[in-house]
Amino acid sequence: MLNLSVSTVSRALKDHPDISESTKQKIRDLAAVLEYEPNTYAINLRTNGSREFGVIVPSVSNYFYQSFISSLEEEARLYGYSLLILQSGDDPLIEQENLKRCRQTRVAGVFVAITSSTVDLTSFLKLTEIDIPVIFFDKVPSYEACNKVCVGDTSAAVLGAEALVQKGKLNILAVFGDPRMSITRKREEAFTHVIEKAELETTLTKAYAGSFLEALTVTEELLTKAERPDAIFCMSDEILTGVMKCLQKLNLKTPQDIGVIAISDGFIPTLYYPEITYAETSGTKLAKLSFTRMLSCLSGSPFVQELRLDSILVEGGSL
Amino acid sequence: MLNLSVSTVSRALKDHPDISESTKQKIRDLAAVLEYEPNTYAINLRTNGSREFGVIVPSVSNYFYQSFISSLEEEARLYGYSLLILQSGDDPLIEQENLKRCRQTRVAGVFVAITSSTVDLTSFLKLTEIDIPVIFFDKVPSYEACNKVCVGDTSAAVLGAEALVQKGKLNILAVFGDPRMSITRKREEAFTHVIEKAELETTLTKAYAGSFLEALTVTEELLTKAERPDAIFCMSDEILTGVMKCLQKLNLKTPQDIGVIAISDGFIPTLYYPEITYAETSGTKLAKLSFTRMLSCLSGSPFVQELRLDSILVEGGSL
DNA sequence: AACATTTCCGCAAACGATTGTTGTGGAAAA
DNA sequence: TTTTCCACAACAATCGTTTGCGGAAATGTT
Repeated sequence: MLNLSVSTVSRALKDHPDISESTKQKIRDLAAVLEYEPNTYAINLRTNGSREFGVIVPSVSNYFYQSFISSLEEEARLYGYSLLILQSGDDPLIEQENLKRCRQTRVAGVFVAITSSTVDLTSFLKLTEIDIPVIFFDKVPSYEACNKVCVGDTSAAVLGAEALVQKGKLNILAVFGDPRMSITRKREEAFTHVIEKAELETTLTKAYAGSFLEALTVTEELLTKAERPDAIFCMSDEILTGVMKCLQKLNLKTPQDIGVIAISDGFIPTLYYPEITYAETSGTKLAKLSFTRMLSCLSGSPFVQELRLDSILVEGGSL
Repeated sequence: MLNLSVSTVSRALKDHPDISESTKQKIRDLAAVLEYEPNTYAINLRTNGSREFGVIVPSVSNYFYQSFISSLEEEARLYGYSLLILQSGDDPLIEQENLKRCRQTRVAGVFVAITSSTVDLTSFLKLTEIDIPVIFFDKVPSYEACNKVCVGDTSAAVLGAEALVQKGKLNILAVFGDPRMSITRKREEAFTHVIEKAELETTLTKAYAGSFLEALTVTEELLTKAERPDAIFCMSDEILTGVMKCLQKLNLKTPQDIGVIAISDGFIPTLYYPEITYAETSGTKLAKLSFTRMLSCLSGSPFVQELRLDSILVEGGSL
């Protein structure tokens, strides 16, 4: 319409010095009128990159990933990125498919919380090789040479244990998650260590629950026995909800009848009265940290590192 | 490497009859060895379309959208689509930005739950014009000519009210959400209508709460007065959590001291003992319905329609 | 007036995949 | 021997944008 070549238009729209101001203005005006919008497909093809990140989680309807994704999206938006959400359903096969999808889609980078049974990391590493940074978060593999960002499992468990010791709780029930997960082992180890180091006459009962329901039943079983514990430690939000339902069922009040402390993102604890005391593992903070790490990977930082987020104790009234 | 042209390779990989079987096999083999993967950017450019849907919600960390997104992702995956998640933060300006992003990214379609203050629909309609279907879900505009999929607000509220009437509750406290939202008005209207139509000597107290916290305080205020209600109706999960926390605080038991019924997606009610009776508004079902609608839009169905999901009553033990 | 230097813009070649058209052998039919 | 036909594969254009290079006109310099 202006009798100008495509290249001139392209340059004008990018404010290239080669184009005269008058031409630029004409082009800009017409572009506005025509509501011109550059074709992202073509740009992607030419630049061989997109403004999208892949996010692979076991499930988005999870206490923790929800807040992680929410924060990550906000952060990404500020930098002009979007999030491609993929769920693995905690199935390594689907996880592989999703990873493939990320490769095909050629996302700018991938954030992933692996499934509890992921063992083969080769396809993750393959992504890194073709310059797609992979940031593992929360559920991270034990393999060394990869970027990991996770909450301080040790730190949180230690905080929880110390709070219990300090309150003088001597008969403690600790409910952990699936014992096959490394996160469970780490938290259990740290927790146990602190309790033992205190050198008190503490009775520590450990239980494991793979689900909300299991947490409920296993807790009920242990609480109806003689010698009721005077405090319960819950490794996660999922466990906490199970335990709390059990307490309601048995009509036990916190903190009078029994103390409760958890490791949590912070939402679930506020649902109860009094609010549950918890060691915070913030999805929000983790998201910000992960994003920062991703940006530095994209800008070429070759350093592979493991970042840990220290947790803090948030006092409710349940202990 | 095989001394073959690009076009031959392309055809071979698509099993085109023009290519001899021997050549095809050689190409397939080499492709496998080289781990060839077609460039999605180029395909998108050529076909002028992508296998991604945009999803715009006020926030992913919401009781309802969480399960919606989770189901939608599963459904999308089966059809080879992915989800681009965008949050509006309940801000119409950011919603516009996100919409623009969808246009630029040229997604195959958009699912959107509008903010409570969205009034201008022109940019949504503009998407439809350029053949990007827009499916409004849950929070839908009142404008007629668009595709809407939502839970039956009326249906759910009616179910709740009927259950209360049937249980012989005569002093009812109904807690609703922000009165400015159309969803609140619809539910309130339907609920009130059923109660009044029953022609009993029912005392109906209505309260409004814009947040979890407000629900807690307003309920507490009303419950500590003389003539305590014998049942509480909660319009949403958010209200329910506030009300339940209040009941814990006042040490009131359900159903002995007071009955509780809610409209909910179904997750929150299971956290309590006994589980809360609720009229279901399933995010999962809504997602499946929305996706089906999207598919038919993509296959060219020009029909614009409003779909409503009837809800069912799920009996807990709280009434 | 002759030459040097800007200024401004177009040409063409990428990016990778697809597809209508064309070309080239060889075998079968005339 | 010549013609016809088929099987197979290459050519070239296309999607929309970017960018190195070159060229023409305008301006500046002796």
